[in-house]
Amino acid sequence: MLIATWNVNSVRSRLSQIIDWIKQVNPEILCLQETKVMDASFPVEPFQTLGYTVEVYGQKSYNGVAIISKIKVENIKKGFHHPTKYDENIEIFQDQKRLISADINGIKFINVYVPNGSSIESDKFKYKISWLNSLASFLDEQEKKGELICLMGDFNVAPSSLDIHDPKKYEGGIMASEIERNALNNVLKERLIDCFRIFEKNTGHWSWWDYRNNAYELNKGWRIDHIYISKELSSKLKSCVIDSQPRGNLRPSDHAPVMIDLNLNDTNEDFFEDEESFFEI
DNA sequence: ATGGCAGAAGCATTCTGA
Repeated sequence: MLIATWNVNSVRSRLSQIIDWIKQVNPEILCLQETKVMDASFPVEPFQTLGYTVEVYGQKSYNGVAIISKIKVENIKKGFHHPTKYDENIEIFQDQKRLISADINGIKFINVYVPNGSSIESDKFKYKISWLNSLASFLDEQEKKGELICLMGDFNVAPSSLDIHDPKKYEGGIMASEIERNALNNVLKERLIDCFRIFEKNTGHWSWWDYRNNAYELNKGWRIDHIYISKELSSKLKSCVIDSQPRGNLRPSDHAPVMIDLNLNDTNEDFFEDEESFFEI
């Protein structure tokens, strides 16, 4: 089962590129961020023609997320839902469409577009941290219910200095601060693993390149788009790759798709013989 | 320290992104 995430920076501007990529890669599930379109105007037909169902949660001009799936989708939820815990932050998050979740093949897929945060001193940064704290509460609820999780999207956080092309220049700043990393780690806790780092321990792998300053041509990027899965699913994880090719398109998104292959038929439980050492990374 | 590039809204220019 191929599962992909892609910040497309406008689904309408990028439609032909997305459809071309789907035909080439044929993912079962594709999660989009920054669709930048109201639900009624989302171009669903090209996806339906290829056998997908489309679940959208969008708004005018900004943000917007979607789950596009070939497999039956159930229990669609839009925005934060905390059934047992009242979180005062939920109300301030309702106008920005940044989270959609759905149950597919017995796994809860959570597609997120984490706020950028602008700069560390700004109100937008406070909003980003509050949003991540609310996401942590959301994950706590899912864990209590015993859900298997696949959490993915644009996190706007580089988890470590390995995930930045020039850590000396950017460490401690926006997307690379201790505060953001702590907030992200509080979402993940010990329950979710970064699929990409199962297979690749080195730096030099990016999912986003700034449109400015020829960043893609110079390969000056960041790894800020991630797929996290429950530890219990780790034995079924076969690969995780960033497909940088679409970033080289004419009029590209500034993000590249990230993809995992999850084999739900694999019952091998011995993938992590040495779990302790993995979490020390 | 600042700007640079791109998309949406809407028609000149601003807001937002990261």
